[in-house]
Amino acid sequence: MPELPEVETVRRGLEPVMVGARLDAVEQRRPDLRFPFPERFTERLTGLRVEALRRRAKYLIAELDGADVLVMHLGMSGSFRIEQARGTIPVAGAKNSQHDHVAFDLSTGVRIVYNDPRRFGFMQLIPRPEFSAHPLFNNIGIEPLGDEFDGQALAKLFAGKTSSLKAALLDQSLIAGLGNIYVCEALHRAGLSPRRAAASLVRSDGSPTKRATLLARLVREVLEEAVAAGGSSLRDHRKTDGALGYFQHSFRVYGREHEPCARCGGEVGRITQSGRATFYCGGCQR
DNA sequence: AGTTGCACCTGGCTGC
DNA sequence: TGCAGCCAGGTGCAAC
Repeated sequence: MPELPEVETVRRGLEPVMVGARLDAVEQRRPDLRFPFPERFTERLTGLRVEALRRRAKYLIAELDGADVLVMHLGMSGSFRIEQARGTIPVAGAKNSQHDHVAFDLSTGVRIVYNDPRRFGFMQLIPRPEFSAHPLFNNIGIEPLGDEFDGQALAKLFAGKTSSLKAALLDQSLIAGLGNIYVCEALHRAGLSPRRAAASLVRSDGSPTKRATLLARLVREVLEEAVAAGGSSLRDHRKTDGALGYFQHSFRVYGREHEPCARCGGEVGRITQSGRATFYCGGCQR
């Protein structure tokens, strides 16, 4: 599921429910997801109040009034659902509940359930002082929706890079939060081939080419549109309230192999780059 | 050092 | 209808 827009959508769904509430009980139904849960996970959380829910890259970060910060990653198939009091399970339903791995019972009577069939997600507790030095966060790139992200920033990141544009945009240590879908979409909007070398957007004096500036603008644009649409969702992804997102209907190349390109009428193709599918139009992406 | 490939796990879809 | 094979939004780490 979840690239930056989906994680942001989840954050916005959970924030009004969780912030200000206390974690009256935490249920952990298995010892691990992608990684083992932290030692004494439930005990360390129980009784704490959620002070803020932030996002960095594809991580959700719950600030608590205790020693630790709760970091959550949705992996490929993680989702949250919000249940009202009295244990009703309205939307996502029983079919999938074998993959409910964590539940937070809030002081407001609301229950937040984390479901993750593939278990590529994880939860970590990081002592507050160690947070920014933690391996999860000490090598993470620039936020593509932040003020500093522009052609100049892109040029600085891509200078000297021999890897492809596709690989460079996916590299979380350069830009944080882009995934396979939005990289394909942004490159199509910018008319840039995913195979082009990342450094080809940098002039010899280190300044950005026009294409670098354009790409930065269009990365931001596609992410903003997706966030505004409530994130996209494919297959098993559901928003926190269980409703499906709509941006998936707006994909211009992703998942559209053999379909005509909306811009030039050429055929959308599919190649494999570093083991992942890349969708692009050879007609107008150069 | 930088870059690439694979493993992790389950479910859904396709094609026989 | 059944089932084998393939594919999936992410990331860490091993191997070039």
